[in-house]
Amino acid sequence: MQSFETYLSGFTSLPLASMQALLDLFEPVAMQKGDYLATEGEFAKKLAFVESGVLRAYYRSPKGEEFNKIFFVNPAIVGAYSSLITGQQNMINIECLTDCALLQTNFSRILALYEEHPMVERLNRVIAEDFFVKKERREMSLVMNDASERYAMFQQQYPELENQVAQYHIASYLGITPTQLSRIRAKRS
Amino acid sequence: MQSFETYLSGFTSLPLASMQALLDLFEPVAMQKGDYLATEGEFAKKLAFVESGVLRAYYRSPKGEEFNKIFFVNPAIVGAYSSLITGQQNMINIECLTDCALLQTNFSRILALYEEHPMVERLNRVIAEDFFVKKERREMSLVMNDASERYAMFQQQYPELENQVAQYHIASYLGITPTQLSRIRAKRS
DNA sequence: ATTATTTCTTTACATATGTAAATGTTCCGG
DNA sequence: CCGGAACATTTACATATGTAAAGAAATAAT
Repeated sequence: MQSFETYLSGFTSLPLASMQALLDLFEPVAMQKGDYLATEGEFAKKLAFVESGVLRAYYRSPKGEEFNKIFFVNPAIVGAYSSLITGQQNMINIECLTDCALLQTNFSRILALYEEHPMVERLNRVIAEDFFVKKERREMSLVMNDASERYAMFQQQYPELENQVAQYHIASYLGITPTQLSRIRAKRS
Repeated sequence: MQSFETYLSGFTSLPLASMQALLDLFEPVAMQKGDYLATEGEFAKKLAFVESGVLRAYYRSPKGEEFNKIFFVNPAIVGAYSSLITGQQNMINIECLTDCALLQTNFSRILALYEEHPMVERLNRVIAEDFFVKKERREMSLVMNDASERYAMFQQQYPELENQVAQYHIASYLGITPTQLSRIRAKRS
């Protein structure tokens, strides 16, 4: 497992005091399979780091169909990011697919550090940009690659995940039905 | 046409001096159909506001196929955003599909305003967040809606565009072939 | 262990979309 | 005005994917 501190250090270097002040905001939380970190309609408050376990973020269409948007595994920051930064109503759901160990805080507590620790604000900006770039990549792959190629990319990106979550969750992430995923898998042997 | 100043004011209010300092950075540029504002491989520098005309941003796959990512019409900010903020090599191309009137600047000149005009930095953050949220919406629609629905959404979002750009550009934006777009259009009558 | 439930695969058929080629249309330069 | 080039539509066929239902396999509950 990669530690939160190591993960953060990968983005930009922080003064020791700032790093400590930031880490102090987070407390360990044990969540169970099926628990939610965020649900649509509310105003998001929590931000967390994934130490272990698997979570998924998903949209729901007006007809009630679920569409998996992304999976979270260590090391990753998880939260209803759009809602946190805009203050608007949250549109995504974040659910634990396994028992999870998180480090969690209230996003507003991070904002409160900006005055005293400007480098925390910079870290936040860098992370936001990283999110943006990753989102752009996913958008590209949704448009340029067919389901079979996206499946191969998924396997590369989340090597361990295939054995830990239901096939239909992976299918939903790929934008296809479980039936079609089965066919793609069958063709691979 | 919506003015740049009005457009910016919609995001967050700026002190008069800061707004003026920001606006002063931009100079009018007339571009012709076929001109490029950004090309893949380079390190992006320019940021611009669209006063009139139409531009497209597109990716290119390894095989050379083009995939339209987004169109820009007044009022909109246009630029190779990911490359500008990360300083990494640019991956998208931005081409004028018609003659265009832009207000253009070097992105680094905006960064240089941050010290003296902190509200300009905040404006930038708000704009970045807006980009993020819009990208999330597009990602949702790519996953949740079929081509016919996306076509209807396109018509709503860009009411004037259908008569101004080639059908195959619209098809590429929708993620389908011109053939399929023709069929969808035919079914509508 | 045995059953019940959930998940996965398979099958058959329907639909959406792609490819390639032919045909129509529009638009622009001479 | 004409002729060519770019663009749009249509056609025929191939492929990818969806839907629905059945069967198989894995997992959980008793």
